[in-house]
This record gives sequence, C-alpha cells and structure tokens, in this order.
Amino acid sequence: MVNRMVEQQSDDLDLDAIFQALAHPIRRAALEQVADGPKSVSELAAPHDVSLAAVSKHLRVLEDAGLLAVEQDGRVRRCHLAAAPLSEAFGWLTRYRVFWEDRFDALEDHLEEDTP
Amino acid sequence: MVNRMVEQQSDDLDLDAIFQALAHPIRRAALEQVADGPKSVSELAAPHDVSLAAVSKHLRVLEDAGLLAVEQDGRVRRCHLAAAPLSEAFGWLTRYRVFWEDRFDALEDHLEEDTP
DNA sequence: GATATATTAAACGTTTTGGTTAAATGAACT
DNA sequence: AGTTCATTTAACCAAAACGTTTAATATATC
Repeated sequence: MVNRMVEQQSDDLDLDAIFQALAHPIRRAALEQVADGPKSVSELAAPHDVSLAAVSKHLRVLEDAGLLAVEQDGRVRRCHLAAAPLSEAFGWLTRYRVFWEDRFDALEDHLEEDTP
Repeated sequence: MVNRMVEQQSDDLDLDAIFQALAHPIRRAALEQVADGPKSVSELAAPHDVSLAAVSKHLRVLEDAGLLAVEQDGRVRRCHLAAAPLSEAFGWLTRYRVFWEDRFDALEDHLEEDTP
C-alpha cells in the first residue's frame, strides 16, 4: 500500500515531465523527426521558425524527460529517440481508453477492474 | 496533402492543450476522480492540499482542453469526465508504440508504414 | 595557427502557470 | 429577509516557460 503510493508518486514526477515535454509542438515535432532516425541539433532546428538556441532548449526538455538520448559525435550531437518513457504516458491514458471507445462496456470494465 | 497539414495543425492546438492539461498531478488526479463518476468541485478539491480556488483553476484548464464537462446542478457544479480528447493524445502516442515494444520490428513497421 | 562550424551558456524580457487571500455571486435553507 | 454553502473572480506574487541576442566552448578544416 505504502509501496504503491511511493511508486505512484515517482511515476507522477515522470508523468509531469513527460506530458509537459509533449505539450509543445516543436518538441513533438522533434520526436517525430528523430523517429525517422538520429538527427543533429541543427537538423532538428531547421524546420522550425525559432532560433537554434530555442530549439536547443526544447531538446534539453526532451532529454530531461528521458525522451531523447544524445550522443556526442565530434562536434555534432546525434539525437535519437528514447521512446520507453512514452509507454508510461501511454499506460496512463490506457486506463481511460474504455471511456471513449465503448461507453457502456466502459463502466462495467471499470467497476470490475476496481473491485477484484 | 494540404488537408493533412491543416488537420495536423488544428490537432496540434488540441494536443498542446491536452498534454498541457495532463502535465499536472492535481489535474490528472481530478480526471481519475471523475472517472469514478461525476464529482462536485469541492469533492474534487478535498484530497488535494491546495485552496479551492486553485483547484477551480485546474478544473478550468481541464475544461478548456475538453477533458471535463461541467453541468450546473443547483449551486453545485457536477464535473464529469469527457474522455474523447484523450483519444487524440493516445493516437499520437500510438505511433511510437512500436519503438518501445519491439525495437527490431519497430524499424520495419515504421519504414513500411511510411512508404506505402 | 587561424577560421569556420555546431552547439550551449548567459543575460535578458515577456507571458504563462500555479498558488495565495479576500471579495463577489448565486442558489438553498430557516 | 438574512444566512449559509458552493464556486468563481480579482488582485496579487513567485516561479517557470519560451523566446531573443550576444558570448563562449569545443571540434573540424584550411
């Protein structure tokens, strides 16, 4: 019980950072870009109409959320997708899936699930 | 093609608001609370260690993101879950599912998917 | 060694976020 | 009518987010 609360709390911290990271279009775009393969910071910045420094900061947010893995390669930083934390966000959302998929089954499922 | 870009842009606005709404523990908790059935503002505020006014603002954020539907019932506001927009966030995440589920299949699937 | 390139750091300004307390609104109860 | 209850609004504050421009840093290249 205590265990569960502690676990939830740390998950919360993760989820805060993850959802926050996903809440900006440039950062979501960056994730889409690296999903096509590793990209340098400049490559990631190119499509966006903000300064390179701004993009650099966005990438830091993604990195801090654990969504972007960066590897130094000479003077270039190769950014690649680290998707694992997304599964946490996905997992959180999954609990609500029944609520938009089938409204009637949803209630049943939920009640059963919560009273084992 | 143009259609897709326009669509994506409006989705972006939604996703910004949705992910932003999910990025705070009190707001996520509120959604969990209303998932158990409609709740008044006071009921939603009770478990949290902030003022009622603060919770009221959080609920407004959820409402603006379309995640909370509020219905006036006398002097009480009945808040109930509006899960539909969550499917948008879910949909966005789904594209990355393969990246954390099976790393090798992921690349294949992705490449196939992107080059029909 | 000098210079160009890639990226971050610093300093700064504006807007948004998240919280507070106190007052306002509006429905319900006596 | 007056009071209590549920909730929001207003005014305010501190911190964070997001952007800029101008250093600084470190690696390539000539």
